[in-house]
Amino acid sequence: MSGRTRSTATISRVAEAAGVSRATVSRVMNGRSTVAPELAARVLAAAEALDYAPSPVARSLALGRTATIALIVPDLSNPMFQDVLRSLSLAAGEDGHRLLIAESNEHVEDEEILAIEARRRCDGIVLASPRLPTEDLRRLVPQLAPMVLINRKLPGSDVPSLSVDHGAGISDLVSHLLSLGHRKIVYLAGPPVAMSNVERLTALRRLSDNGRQFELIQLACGAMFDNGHAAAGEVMSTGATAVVAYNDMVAFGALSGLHELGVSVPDQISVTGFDDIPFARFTTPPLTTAAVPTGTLGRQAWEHLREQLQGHSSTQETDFRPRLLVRGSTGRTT
Amino acid sequence: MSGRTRSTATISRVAEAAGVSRATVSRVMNGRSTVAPELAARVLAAAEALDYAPSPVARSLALGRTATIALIVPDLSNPMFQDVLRSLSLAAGEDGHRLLIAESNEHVEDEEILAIEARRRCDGIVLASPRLPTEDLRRLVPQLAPMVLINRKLPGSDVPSLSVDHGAGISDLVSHLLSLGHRKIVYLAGPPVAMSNVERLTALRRLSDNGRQFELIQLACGAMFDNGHAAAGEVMSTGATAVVAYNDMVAFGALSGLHELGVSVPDQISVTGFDDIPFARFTTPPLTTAAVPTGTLGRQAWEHLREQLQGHSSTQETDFRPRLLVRGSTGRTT
DNA sequence: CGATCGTGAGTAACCGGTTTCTAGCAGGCA
DNA sequence: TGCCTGCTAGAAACCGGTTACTCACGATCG
Repeated sequence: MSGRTRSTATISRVAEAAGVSRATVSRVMNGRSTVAPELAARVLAAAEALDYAPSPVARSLALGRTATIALIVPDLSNPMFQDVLRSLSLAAGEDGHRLLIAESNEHVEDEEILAIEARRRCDGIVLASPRLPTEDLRRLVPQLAPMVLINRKLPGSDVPSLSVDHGAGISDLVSHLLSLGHRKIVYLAGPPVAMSNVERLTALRRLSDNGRQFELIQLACGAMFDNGHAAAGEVMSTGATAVVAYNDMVAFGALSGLHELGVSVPDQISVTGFDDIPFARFTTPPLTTAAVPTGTLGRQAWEHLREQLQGHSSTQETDFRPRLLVRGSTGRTT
Repeated sequence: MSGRTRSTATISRVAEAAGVSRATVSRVMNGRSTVAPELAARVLAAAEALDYAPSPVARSLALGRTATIALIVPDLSNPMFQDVLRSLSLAAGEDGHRLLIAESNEHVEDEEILAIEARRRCDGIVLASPRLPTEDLRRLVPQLAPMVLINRKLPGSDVPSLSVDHGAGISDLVSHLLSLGHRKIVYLAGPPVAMSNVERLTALRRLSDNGRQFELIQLACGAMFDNGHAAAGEVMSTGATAVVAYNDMVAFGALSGLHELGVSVPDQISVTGFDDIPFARFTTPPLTTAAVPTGTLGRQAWEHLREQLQGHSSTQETDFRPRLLVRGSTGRTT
């Protein structure tokens, strides 16, 4: 079928049809300076007739650039990475670049190969929350550059890094709770290995120790809905008046578990999350949380990458302060 | 910096280092049959020393294939497409293929260019819920093939198509509601232009007209949380005992709106969704819904694409029956 | 009017691989 | 010993573009 135009036209065929050299066709297709209008018209007519479009692969080889970038994420089911993906794709797309995506599935040992492999097919790479040990990451920089890191710093390197200031987010949440009169707060901890958990916990401890304005109780929990759900009973037995959950999912679980226990939120206990995933607005009651600016992360990642692609070395460590979103899940203590 | 190994090794450099021809290096790198063990070892040693890996771009040009496929989606923020993306990426990745992703942002006129552009950089394409008019789509088949359609049929073409059987899903939901004694059901309709809305509505009408077992009331609504939320009052004024929402988001909104009105679900009214997006399990009460097998869609899309890439033409129209998930949002009518 | 300059277009090298074709060499057989 | 066969490895063409270099031509200037 479609035997005619099939096996797409090449630049040689167009050159032949227009009676010019391949060089001239190339010049015309790229809007290059100097081609006589009459010739250019003939070339364009021939290209049109043959339904010709230059092969991106061949151009990539000749030009040494692919107009493509790659994003490596640990887990595509995480709403945070989905948002980054979306905004990165949008920003890069506006500048005519495609997005290649690879997921490591939280498999640390695949991350390196995946990144190298992906990087070789494109012009730059964004690593979102890489789990790779610092020394490995540092060793990879020459192979992967130009690159941008999200939620990971690499001190001493010249790799731009965009991170969330977890400490500031926690601080805002705690201030909010303190202003509502809470003096005994439970932290539902995330996975101990997660960097973000460590930072959130550290910030909480510092706030509790320094100000001595509230008592901090830490409960091992997890990162998922079910973990938060299961923790509801234990939370109540502490006698705390507020819960700071590791993230929104855990907070959802807690809300659900508390609801089943007949505990009213925020009347009897207040609950906060972290991340502001899309559904945080939609729980009952809507969740007070610290909004991680995922859209900004993706957009800025592209900005930094573009800088590097244009030769301007762009080194910078940026910390984004989450935005406190007060919703219905927090209230004044009785 | 890194001035030594910079500007990655080429096959020529390796050939030179090993004292052989480029052809021989190529044969060794591809594990080709006939190279004397002694030579092969020398080549491998040289490759190792120079940290050489063949350029994917150059290979793509020479071989005429890129080991990459593309996915075009209308909206990356839709959980359904996120799941398809995830499973497609996983399945293709297992067979050594990368995934290029492009989002049309529900902009129909961009869809065609986006698809053609993406297709030229890779070996095949998956179109998820394309909004393109049928004639346009049909015209594009030769340019885009090999391709696979998700949630869209193209009768008369030889393009494999994977769709959700909305009618069957609705039928299961209605049967469930009927078995609980409901006889007056409100449908919160989605966007009139959405194919899935048309199919769901058609199925509802057919069921209502044929069996005469229940009364169907249709309310214009939308596809988002807020639409469902806003419709709660109107729903109650109909006196219906059950709500079939266009999708899970609308159902969430309805749950939330009903909660605010002090209406108890499922005691006073039952609510069902459609899709089983990840958070459907986590609402209060958890949502009874029809689960669209997004994972299967992505995986099968790759299977069909792979078939075509291997030359076996794989034409087929498959309808996936959603799975009824009975949760807490539906109950016996009083 | 001749030398110079600027301009437009073609030639050929290059990007980094793969693969067909061919030549050389060793071994087997008559 | 001579010829045919089979295998290995190199030469060269090819994938489809881009671009440095070159050359011919007409215009400008002295």
